[in-house]
Amino acid sequence: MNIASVIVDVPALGTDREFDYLVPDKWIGMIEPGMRVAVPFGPRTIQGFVTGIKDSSDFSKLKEVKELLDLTPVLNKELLELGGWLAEETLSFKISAFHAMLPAAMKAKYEKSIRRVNGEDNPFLDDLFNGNNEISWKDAENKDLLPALHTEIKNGNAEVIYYVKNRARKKTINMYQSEMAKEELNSLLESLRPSAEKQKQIIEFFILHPSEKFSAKQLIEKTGSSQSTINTLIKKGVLSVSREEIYRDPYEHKHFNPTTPLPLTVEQKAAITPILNTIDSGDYKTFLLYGVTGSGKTEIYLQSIQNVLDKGKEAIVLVPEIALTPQMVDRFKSRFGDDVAVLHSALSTGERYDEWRKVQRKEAKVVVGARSAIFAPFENLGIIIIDEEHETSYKQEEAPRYHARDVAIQRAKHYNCPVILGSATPSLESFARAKKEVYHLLTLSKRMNNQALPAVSIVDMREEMRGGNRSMFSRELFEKLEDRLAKKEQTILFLNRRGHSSFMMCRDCGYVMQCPHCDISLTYHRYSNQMKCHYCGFDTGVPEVCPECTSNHIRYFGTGTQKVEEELNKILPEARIVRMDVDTTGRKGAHEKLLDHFKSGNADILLGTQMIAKGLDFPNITLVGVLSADTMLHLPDFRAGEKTFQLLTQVSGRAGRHELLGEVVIQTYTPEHYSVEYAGIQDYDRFYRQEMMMRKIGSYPPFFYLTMVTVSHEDLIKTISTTEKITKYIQSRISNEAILLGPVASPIPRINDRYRYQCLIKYKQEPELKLTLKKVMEHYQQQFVKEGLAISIDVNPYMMM
DNA sequence: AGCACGCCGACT
DNA sequence: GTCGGCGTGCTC
Repeated sequence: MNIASVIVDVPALGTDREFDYLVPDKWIGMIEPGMRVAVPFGPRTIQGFVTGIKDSSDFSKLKEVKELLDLTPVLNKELLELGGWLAEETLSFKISAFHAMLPAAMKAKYEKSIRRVNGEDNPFLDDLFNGNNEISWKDAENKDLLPALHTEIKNGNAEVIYYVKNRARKKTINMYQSEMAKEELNSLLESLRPSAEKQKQIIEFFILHPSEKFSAKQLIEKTGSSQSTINTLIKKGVLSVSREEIYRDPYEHKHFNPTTPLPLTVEQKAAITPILNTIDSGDYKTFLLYGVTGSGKTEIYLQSIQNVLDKGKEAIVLVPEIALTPQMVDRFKSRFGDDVAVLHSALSTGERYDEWRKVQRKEAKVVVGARSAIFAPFENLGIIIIDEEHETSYKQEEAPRYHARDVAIQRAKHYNCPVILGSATPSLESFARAKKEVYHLLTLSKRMNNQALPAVSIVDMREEMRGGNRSMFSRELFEKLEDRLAKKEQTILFLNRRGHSSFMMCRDCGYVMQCPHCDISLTYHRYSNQMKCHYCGFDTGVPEVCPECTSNHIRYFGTGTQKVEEELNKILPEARIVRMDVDTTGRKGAHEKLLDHFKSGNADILLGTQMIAKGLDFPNITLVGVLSADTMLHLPDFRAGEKTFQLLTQVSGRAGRHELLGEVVIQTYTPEHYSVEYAGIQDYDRFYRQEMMMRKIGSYPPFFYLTMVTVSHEDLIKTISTTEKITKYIQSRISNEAILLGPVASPIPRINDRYRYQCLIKYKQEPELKLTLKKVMEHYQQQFVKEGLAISIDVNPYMMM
């Protein structure tokens, strides 16, 4: 057993397979599948994942494993298999799948340097290396020494060394202890000058705590001394220093009040019983927990997890990134304390790595996190919970393009444990599966405090226009805003950012400023006073006159949050407004601060985008206004109606969650659209039936599966012709049941100077499709690298752009 | 993805 | 005659 199969860190078609390496004697028995290694690959050294250990190979000229990068596997057997499955399902490379499963800190960092090998009496080399033995590639490049060094490499006087470095840094701190005996310390005390008060205190402290280790912080706290006193005692040889690894704890300064399980309502009991039974019997089962906002889904999660923990098993809770607010984390930390690890994108690389390691070392039993937390390295999973199941952020939009829900089910099947999908507005796919009894449906139809759902009124903004109101606030919304201000109650104003970003338009000739690299209009950013492209990052100044007709009637259109704020200030000058958008929440912790500010009653109106739609639960909110409900209804996306319904329902649920009754005002230009209408009367079932009909007519999920192939290239003709060829090839290899659309230009036909064409495959059962798509990839492989063609395949896409 | 090997043009 | 352009093919 001295040969290791390795998946190397090269995401390419030709290298997407195992390479075999000899294991040096010193590591035989130590090296295990799931460990990272550094291996020679061609002329360089790169990272790889060991996937297997065997005692023979078909390849005769094996090289040796160069370095062992882990002492314990970072991927257990289950996760290794899951990685293979993931690559297969999403048509991506195994190495990409492995990386997606681990914190970014595990990704290798490569460094090159040039080392001198001989020629001791060579002054030229001395000069070149500046008297050292080695020079980093970067330095050599900066100092323009590469050509000279290249010659020396050829001459055999120097060689290139490849380093594989770990990005992961374990944080360490200094720990102090005294190795002196009690008597020694005592006599030292006597000998000190009386004024050396601080030193004496530390020495006395160590007499009381012999051979114990303390951090500087602890010592300063307990003895009232300072770092300089500690340093003095080190100099004197009284104290010694050692490094000790610590975890970066993002919640270090937070106190969590412990909570105990709450009594459940009749409905909750009925819902949790089948879950607990499944946990007890040790079966796989997926539940769809369909519960209106405020019906107590979280308490069901918490008590199910408690049950799992009591059995010595572990739990994963997924929450959409945007909803991973301190409020949500609090609930889990308060119930399960240090058993909880939190994984989300706001953590630094180091913090994420530490939280991940807590799981790996079995120091945490519950993981609460965003999408990628589905890969938490547990080995005895007892339950997986996906809250807000319908959220599109569970789909990863880069390779591997996986959906966390699919991964959850795959893992749950392996561990024979339940999956709970929770939502007040389930995705059509999930609800359809529940109806077909693929998932087990659990319903919570009542709010916990039996509070009535808020009264919703839908305002037709076209009527307002006809009535002469050209402001962005309808009369009804304005009156209600005034009323809340008078009553000192709070309001949330919700603006859908998509399709609402402000763009520049000339009022005379209708010119709209476009990105020169993408077919999309530029967005006006008031903060930096610039026009920016949201796709490629291009930015430019704001024009004073129209570039087309030189008219100076050029101004920005659309209603950004800033503009709404300005108008609010005009019409309700006394209102205190908190605005939440990318501009005001950019800095770390800003999000939380703004919310606290609002919560504590220091503001009357919370104005914001998507991010305020989720999870907020403040007692004093009695009015929710949606400024325009239909902005995303017109996006080229078959889920537009579903997303609109979900969002409107979601925001409405923010009002009147406690004693005070809530009201919701939805402003729209299309009140007749069923998504708006049914969100208004909060009727999911009718929405579901209507939307299912639309999906059936359009042959969309859940009736059909989708796979999208997108081709991009700098040259339009090349893009079209390649997409055409690919489409024809696919057409020839699918059944008559399948529908093939395309080639057509993508909804955004050009990004970053690359044209984009796509074809969409709709199918019910096409077992050969994966193979066909693989063949497409292989066939165009050479062309891709050679001509800069790019192809992306998205199985079950969520972004149709 | 890198990197080396290899075969054709413009320079000392 | 060489330096160097990037096409081609491989990496255990």
